Amino acid sequence: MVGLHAKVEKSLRSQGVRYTTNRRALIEALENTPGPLTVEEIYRVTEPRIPYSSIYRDVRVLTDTQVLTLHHSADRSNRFELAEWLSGHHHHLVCVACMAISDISLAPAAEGRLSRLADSAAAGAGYRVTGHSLEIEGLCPDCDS
Amino acid sequence: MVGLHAKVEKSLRSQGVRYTTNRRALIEALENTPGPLTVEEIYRVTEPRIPYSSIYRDVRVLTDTQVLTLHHSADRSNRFELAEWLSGHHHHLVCVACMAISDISLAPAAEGRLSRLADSAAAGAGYRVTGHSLEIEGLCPDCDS
DNA sequence: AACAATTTGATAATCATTATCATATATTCA
DNA sequence: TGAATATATGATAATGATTATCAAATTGTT
Repeated sequence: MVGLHAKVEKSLRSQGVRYTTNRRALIEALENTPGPLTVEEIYRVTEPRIPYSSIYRDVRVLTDTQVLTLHHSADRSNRFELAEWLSGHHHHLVCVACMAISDISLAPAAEGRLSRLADSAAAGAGYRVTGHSLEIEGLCPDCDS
Repeated sequence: MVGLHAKVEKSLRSQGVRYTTNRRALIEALENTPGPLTVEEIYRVTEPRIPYSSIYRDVRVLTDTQVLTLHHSADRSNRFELAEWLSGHHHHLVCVACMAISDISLAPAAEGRLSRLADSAAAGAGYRVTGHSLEIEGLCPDCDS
């Protein structure tokens, strides 16, 4: 089993992009959280501090190189997370009260049903499906009590 | 069968908000398109022209009053659409090539499977589910040829 | 070591969005 | 109907998040 950083480095190298200390720190920050992070959250979590200009540049570079993906949350903020080829296919649980987002994986059987369902719905519209993503809204355990 | 505008007006009135000519024009613009629109697209589509300051204010008012909902597309733009209590429950098809978004409804049986699947996945995480939304990515008929 | 390429961080510029406010329009009620 | 009151409009300024710039630093290469 190859480690996350090795995978990222290999992918970046093949695209002529260096895997620097700053970029490694971003990946580590995202690796250690249950859901996507904003630029500001990355800024607060990394140690030592990385200037905003560098974080903005790096999340963009990492998104352009398919290492990260961008998500938008209901509070209108932009959040980044590891691309699925690094973190595994997953969906999102969004708390409608506190807006927290957490990753969730479906059981294989459920994932299979979801894929077939998406395929047949899209086929009706003439689309060739390349992926899907389910967002489940609800009250998280904290906000529900 | 009550018309769309009557529903919107009633809802807004009950919240002390007026259903003006500008706001009606926004609703009409959104009613006549297959997917969500950006502020700029609304600006171009409405006749006579409504200034940006008014469109921005109105989409915000209409979103705050639950008449519209905000969506984010992969090209990082914000798009507005009629809330589901006005347009009906639906999901989105996103073309990964041209970024167009169109609404899609699932067959009742498929929608039922999706709901159950979302419920049981979320239950495992202690969430109480209030809704769900599926985004299907693929190539639209135009981009696929 | 010398050279070339890329990255960094400070700062300035840009762009989408929101706030301000005087004027206009609609609603209420005496 | 006609004040009086409340809300909406549109021009403009202000804000905030993101991107661009560029000299200095770092990394990779001959």
